[in-house]
Amino acid sequence: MVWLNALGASMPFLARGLKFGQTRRSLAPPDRVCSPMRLSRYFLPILRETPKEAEIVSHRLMLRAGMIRQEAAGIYAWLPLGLRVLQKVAQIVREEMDRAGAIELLMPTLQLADLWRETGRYEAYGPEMLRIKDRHERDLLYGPTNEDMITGIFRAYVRSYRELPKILYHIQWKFRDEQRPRFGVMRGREFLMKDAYSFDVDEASARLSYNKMFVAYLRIFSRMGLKAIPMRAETGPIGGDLSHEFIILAETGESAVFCHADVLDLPIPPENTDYDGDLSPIVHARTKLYAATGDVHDQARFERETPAEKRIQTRGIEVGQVFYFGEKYSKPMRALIAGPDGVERPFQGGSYGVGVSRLPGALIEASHDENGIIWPEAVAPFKVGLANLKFGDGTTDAACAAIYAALEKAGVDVLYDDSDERPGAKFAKLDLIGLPYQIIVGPKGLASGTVELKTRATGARENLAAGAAIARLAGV
RNA sequence: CGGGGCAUAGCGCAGUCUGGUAGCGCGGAAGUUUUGGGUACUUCAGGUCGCAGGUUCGAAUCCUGCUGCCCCGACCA
Repeated sequence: MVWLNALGASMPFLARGLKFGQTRRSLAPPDRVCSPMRLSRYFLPILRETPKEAEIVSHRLMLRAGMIRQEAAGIYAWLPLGLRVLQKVAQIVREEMDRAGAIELLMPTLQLADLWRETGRYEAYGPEMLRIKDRHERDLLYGPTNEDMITGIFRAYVRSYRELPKILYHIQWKFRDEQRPRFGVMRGREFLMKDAYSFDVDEASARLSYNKMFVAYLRIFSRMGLKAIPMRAETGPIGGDLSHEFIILAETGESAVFCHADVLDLPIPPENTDYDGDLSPIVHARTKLYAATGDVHDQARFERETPAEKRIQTRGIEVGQVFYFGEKYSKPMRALIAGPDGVERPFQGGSYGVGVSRLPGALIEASHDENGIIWPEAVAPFKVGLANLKFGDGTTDAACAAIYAALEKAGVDVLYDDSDERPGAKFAKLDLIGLPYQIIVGPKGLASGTVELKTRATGARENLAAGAAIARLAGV
């Protein structure tokens, strides 16, 4: 870590923006804490017209806002603005996984088929698996998931119950050769996913791990400004009650959902939640009320357990799933753990996924209007857009430059539109890309000593002195 | 994987039926104009008409094959 400290010392701007709760390791993938940008130097290909292939609103807006570009069916390049959002989403997931005690690693995208033959999944998996041969004619595959590989890693090193429990996770690209990719990044073939895997010595312990992930998921989606509801899901051959899909409600969602209205208003576990304590009350409060997706929905039970005025029937988007699968992989792969009694048994496993690259799309489905995207602050690519309504005018240029510098100094991510476009075009563009705040600087306002601060979500505008606007944005 | 459709300039489209020297809007460049919600005008640049065969004096247009993409359904994070 010496080199990292040296780097931090020689590059003070890296450390400057560190806020409470951010560790140095969180600098790892998105190594920016604040990086303001001038539009004239940025790469933001806004589309005025909608490409015809985009049917749903999030796909349309992501293309128009220059966030993504399709390279093939279900395969996208993430352009700078989109990448910022993707990284913010990933970072929230990372922080909450770490908080819950999970350990990050990184497994490769390509896997040897032999691993999958051990569990019988190489044959069982259909054409959705992308199969590749290398120059030695060895069978490889582009991983659609990593249970087999993580089990292989785990069994190579861990033999004793004393090293359990453990939860390992990574955030990596996956590939599933969907018959019909659609909805932009919401159902791509290539997708970025956080998948965690828990290792426990018995079922009781596995349930504790399950609860940790369950609670972490509540926090993850809440931090992104989403109301994600855990819903009962198919548990497969294992049975039991330990599988939930996390669904956000959106009219345009892919699946029908049914739930008790009160699940929407349950409190989110706080940041200082003790993950080693008893989490079952939190989980129980969520799971005792009816909530199910269409495929496991039981109308009679729904009506029995939920008063008519509390019944919600709408549509939703799955953004995560938690699943306990016991010995499904550890048994065939002989990943054995010696218990306190000296007897070796397969570990009890679970897996926990979050659709990272799907979330930007889901977030837009949940938060937009006729003018464009409305980003929740936690995942916004920039916090504020600064519009110079008369670029080239000495007074407005100077005012904008001063505001830009002040925001940068305060650690506020700002995108400065320093183009010479007309005001209307700038307003439309800022509304489209959905930054939470806009500072609008023009000659008229400056004549009376004010700039305009607009809140994207509400449309509220306020005229105030530049210093006051900066203070507002630099505050909480 | 069943059903339907599309492929012409960076994007959105017309032209295909009825074969004859490839067009419109937006966007881009230059300029004039305008200046608080996508300003108006002038000029310019930009296309192997998805690919490969075939028919024909001549193919974006007709025929055959292929590829890519989209929509509905089944399936899925």
